[in-house]
Amino acid sequence: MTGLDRTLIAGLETFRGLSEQALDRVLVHARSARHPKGSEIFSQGETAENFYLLLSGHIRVVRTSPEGHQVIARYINEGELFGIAVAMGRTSFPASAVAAVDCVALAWPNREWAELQTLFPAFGANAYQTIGARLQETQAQVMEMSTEQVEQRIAHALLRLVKQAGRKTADGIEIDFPITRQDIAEMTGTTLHTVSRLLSAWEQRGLVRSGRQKVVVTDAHGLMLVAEHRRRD
Amino acid sequence: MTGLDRTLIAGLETFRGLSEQALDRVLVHARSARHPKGSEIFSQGETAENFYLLLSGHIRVVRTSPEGHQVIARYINEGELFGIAVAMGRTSFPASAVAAVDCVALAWPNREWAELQTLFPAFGANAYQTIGARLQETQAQVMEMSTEQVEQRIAHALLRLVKQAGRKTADGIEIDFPITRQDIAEMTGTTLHTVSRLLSAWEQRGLVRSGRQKVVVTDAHGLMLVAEHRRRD
DNA sequence: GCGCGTGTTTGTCAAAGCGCAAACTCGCCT
DNA sequence: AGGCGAGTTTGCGCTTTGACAAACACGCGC
Repeated sequence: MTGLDRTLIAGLETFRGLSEQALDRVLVHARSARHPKGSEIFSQGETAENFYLLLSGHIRVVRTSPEGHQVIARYINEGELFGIAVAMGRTSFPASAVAAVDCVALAWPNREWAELQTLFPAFGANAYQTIGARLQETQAQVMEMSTEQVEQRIAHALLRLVKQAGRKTADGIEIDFPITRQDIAEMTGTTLHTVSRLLSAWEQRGLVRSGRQKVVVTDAHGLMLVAEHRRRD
Repeated sequence: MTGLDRTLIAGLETFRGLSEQALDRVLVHARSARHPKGSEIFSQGETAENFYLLLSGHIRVVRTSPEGHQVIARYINEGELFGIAVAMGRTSFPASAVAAVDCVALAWPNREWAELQTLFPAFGANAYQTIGARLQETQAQVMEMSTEQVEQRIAHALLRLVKQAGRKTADGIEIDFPITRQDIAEMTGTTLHTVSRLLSAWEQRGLVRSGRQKVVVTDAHGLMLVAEHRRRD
């Protein structure tokens, strides 16, 4: 017995509609592990043996091009599945997963995927919904990169981060994990220099406050106007 | 009886592993329709009532931004599923589908999705594999847009088109449907002007021959070098 | 408390590629 | 046959943003 308790995963979107017994069954082959900040949970190109669920923390999913350019494909939040190469019929991971902060994640051997899907159709449906949603998001990102200027893209990226991982503070909403200018650049397809310049400009205008690995959005509405490329009404 | 014959779909990747009886069952609720060149099979934002399979022709999947910018998300080839909003748990189409040439497509009512998936697990698996593959492609596109220059992006796009829909001709490989500079621009996030200039330059260098709504790649290897941003060895 | 490294700011410069504009050229329709 | 319109080519100026460089600052670890 691993000691994993069903309350770990009860209430998660992914397992919605599953009975207590079902949750127990789900956990039978799950293994929990701690991943210190900065460590790789899995690595691009590596053979996929497991799929994962993030219990706590934040994870960066990073793709590296043959020439060494890095792109941050997404951030994984608590409660989300990740590394589900198996669901896409892949045998290797198309990206790496790096812990943005200390994380705890569950891992299941890939063979459990088919198993759980058969036993609990609701689980399969939820999981594929997740993939569908990610396809949508990614296509939206392509759209954004095609049609928007760097300033709008960065504004949109910040707003998305704030929505996904925002934490209210005294003077605004702070992104809940350490994030560098370089990270933001890799999310938006630009350079850390440009990000730095824009954040500085926004700080002047009172839209954000930012520091070392930290961004606080102080005027979300104002930033929204920037994202839509309009001046404040 | 609709007269749809199982040979229409036998041999397609999507239905691999299905028996003849299964194929017959699949077709029971399918309706075949012809879509003249330029017509919309479905429209962005519209409630999704059906999902589709392209029997013949080529389809452009187009997303339009609120500001009216268009982006071509992908081209659908013969034998591929499209408009599978239902598989992603969506109730409306996130993009429009336009016939690039005269097309014939099968349509199933959405309720058949769950049905077929239950009856024929192999069908479900193939379908979700398709979505997974598209997510991969789309993420690769984001990567490309983040790290490559316009010239490389266009070269890559052409090579992809040639691979998906190339037809050998006397002097090279021709893209098998009418495609404008504007279309290529909308695939790569640039302008028709830039595309035109580059195609002209490439024509000088003997890499392509192009004309009105037509592109022939005459030196795929040379174009590959352009795509990788290297001069010919 | 100090030093060092990582992350950030800021400046200058260059150029990719976009916007605008105008001319041109096929094909097709009448 | 001729005209029309969609699609294409090309020129030019200019903005955005990347590249390079250098200085700076914060915070951690010793």
